[in-house]
Amino acid sequence: MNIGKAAKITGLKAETIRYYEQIGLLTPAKRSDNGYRSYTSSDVEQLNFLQRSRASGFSIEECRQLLGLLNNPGRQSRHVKILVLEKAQRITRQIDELKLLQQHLLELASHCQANEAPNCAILEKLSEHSEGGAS
Amino acid sequence: MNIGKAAKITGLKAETIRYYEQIGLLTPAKRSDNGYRSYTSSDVEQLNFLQRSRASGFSIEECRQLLGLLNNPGRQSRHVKILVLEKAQRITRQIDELKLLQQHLLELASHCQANEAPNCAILEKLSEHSEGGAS
DNA sequence: CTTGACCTTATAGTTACTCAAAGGTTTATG
DNA sequence: CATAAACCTTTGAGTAACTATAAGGTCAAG
Repeated sequence: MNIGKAAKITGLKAETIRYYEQIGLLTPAKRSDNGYRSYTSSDVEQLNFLQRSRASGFSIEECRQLLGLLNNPGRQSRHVKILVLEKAQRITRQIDELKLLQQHLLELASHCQANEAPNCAILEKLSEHSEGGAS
Repeated sequence: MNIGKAAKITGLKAETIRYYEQIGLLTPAKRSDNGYRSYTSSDVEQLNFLQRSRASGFSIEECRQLLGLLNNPGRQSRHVKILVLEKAQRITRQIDELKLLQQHLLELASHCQANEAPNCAILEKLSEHSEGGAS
């Protein structure tokens, strides 16, 4: 099948598939006589795997590793689990950072009177001179 | 003062300051006779404001709006608060998405036996044929 | 035989910087 | 005074992961 159909089946865009090929995430698809990329059902499986992995939050480089494991019959499942749990930890950290930011923003907002006057505690906080008391 | 000192004071990198000028986030600094950028203490205040705004999670475009309000004596504080609360909402959404992802990853991982064998529930889930049962 | 839907490549744009190259200036040191 | 270190300048490329555009070739239908 051509790239358009493979795209429709996997939920990826044709451009994205070409991009994955370009960066070496996928082995280049075989070409038909007219030069069109031609995809087998096993190619489509790899594309599906990538679509799901990306949707699961893995970066391209992480997907490269996952794909490496998928295509390595000698893999050990514990290696896969490690990748996933490490990813989960990074996401936990990201969530924690966002929560801090969130608190900070609500803190800022809480002091603003939100009226028609120009004076605003938010702008003041963001402008604040950071003069550490010297001597 | 030169850019290096302004950078040190504000915690921004000199390159970042030049970048902000380049994209029009800052009005171009005045130049000394030798062509070096020269910063006044009021310039430094703007830089500080930007540093704090960025550290508070605002994007460059959001900073542009905040700076616009800061420099507009006719502003209304409620406009500022709206910006901040909308940002907080976007962050809430981001956190929720990450939590979902997190659950999904832990779900995936929970079925993997994590041993020396190659079969892995994670890879299976990510490869899964999405065959809707047709008649 | 032409229209429309495909496909191809190459290039630029997105976000927010960061780094490196190649060169001019200023300050410190001997 | 010479020169080396530490500044400053601009320009362009690199990062992540696409997305969109242009300019063009191919194919199926009417």
